[in-house]
Amino acid sequence: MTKENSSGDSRPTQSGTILHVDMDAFFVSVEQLRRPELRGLPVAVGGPGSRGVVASASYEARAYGVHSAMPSGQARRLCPDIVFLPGDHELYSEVSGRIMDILRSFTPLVEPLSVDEAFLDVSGAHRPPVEIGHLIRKEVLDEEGINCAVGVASAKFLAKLGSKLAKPTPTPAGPSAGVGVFVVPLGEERAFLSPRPVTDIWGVGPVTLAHLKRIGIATIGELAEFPLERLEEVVGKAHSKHLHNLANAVDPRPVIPETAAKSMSREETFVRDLHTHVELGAELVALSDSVASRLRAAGVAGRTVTIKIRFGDFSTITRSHTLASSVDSGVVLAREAKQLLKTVDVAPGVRLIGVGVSELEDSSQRQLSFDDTAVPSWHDVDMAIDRIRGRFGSGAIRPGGAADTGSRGTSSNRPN
DNA sequence: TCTGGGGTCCTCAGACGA
DNA sequence: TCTGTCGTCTGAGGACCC
Repeated sequence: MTKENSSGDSRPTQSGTILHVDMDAFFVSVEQLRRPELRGLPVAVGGPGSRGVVASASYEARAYGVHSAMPSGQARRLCPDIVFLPGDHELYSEVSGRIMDILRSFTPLVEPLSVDEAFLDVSGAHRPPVEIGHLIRKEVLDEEGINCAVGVASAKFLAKLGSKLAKPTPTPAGPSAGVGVFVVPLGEERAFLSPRPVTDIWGVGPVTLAHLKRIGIATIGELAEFPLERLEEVVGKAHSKHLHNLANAVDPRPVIPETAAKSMSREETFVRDLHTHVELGAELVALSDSVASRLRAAGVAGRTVTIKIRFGDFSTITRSHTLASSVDSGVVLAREAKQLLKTVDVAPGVRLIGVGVSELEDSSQRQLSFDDTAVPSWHDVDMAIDRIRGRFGSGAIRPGGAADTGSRGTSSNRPN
């Protein structure tokens, strides 16, 4: 097993050609760049309200046990001095876009996985993959002031694990520097994986972990040796095959640059539970308008409309309907969403509502529906709304009947 | 204490047509 | 004409990821 440190002084090793690049505490790092006085402090980006969670935590905060997805209240109890920031996702997207451009200067084969991480296939590059890893770290730091970790391996899953191992470790005295670039050498993949916990496998969450524990599997090595037929009985056919392959270091998935989105959605958690169709309908209008606006900006329209409802006891249901033709209009989307809402008893109290659209297609290919035949059509109206928002900002015009109940505002992803 | 938001993929059940 | 089977589509829900 070979680790490379950031000074690049390790012995040369034969490595794979997949790189996984992962930004360190990305949202917090971006915030610390524009507010340098926050450097070295326990900082979290997320919803500070009673129903908020942490989206990103600085290494100083992590030393107290704070981590992403943790309820904000719990984070405050663990670390009373923590500085909570609401988050500015427009800015994070901008920075992310520039970082992705840096990555594309090394290879066109860049597959963004989220705003703060990406896979690269550098099989066609002239430089060795490890050297590219170091150059990427230097360039992202020099150009954007953000630290990142790089994993180098023969497969995606291994490269991702590598970048995780290259990251800094939080300690009470501040983050202890990681190796920066971690290499899983060719031919040593199985030996590398074998002693590691099954939770290191992509796709093993709390439920699958409990299933595996029950049959006595704790390490990846034990999973790799376990008969596939028996594994199928425990976690299902497709999932077991996937896990078994990964445990045996079999991961032929290629790096695919820029895959098209398959669905788009928006959801909202309320400060207090809502109990009436009227209030929830108004929320659906606002969410539908937002989703439709994003659909049009992306030049797509979708056929299947889904609403998601989470009740006060956290139980969650979805209701969906597939239309004859695809939609990208906020008005039409809201109408369908409200129809679906009618089928649900909301009296017990709803803490979250969401609207999503799937079965997306290029909107230039979409068939005209009954709504398009009116003069002016909803499509004409939507295009006019987009033009007004483009000139005067997203708040310049809002759909009639949209919610302004003061019930919302816990979202950690909501830019302020 | 109490659990966000935006996604993807999989499974299962029921309906329906060949 | 009736029945059974198979494949496909749709809807609902679960698990997982960042």
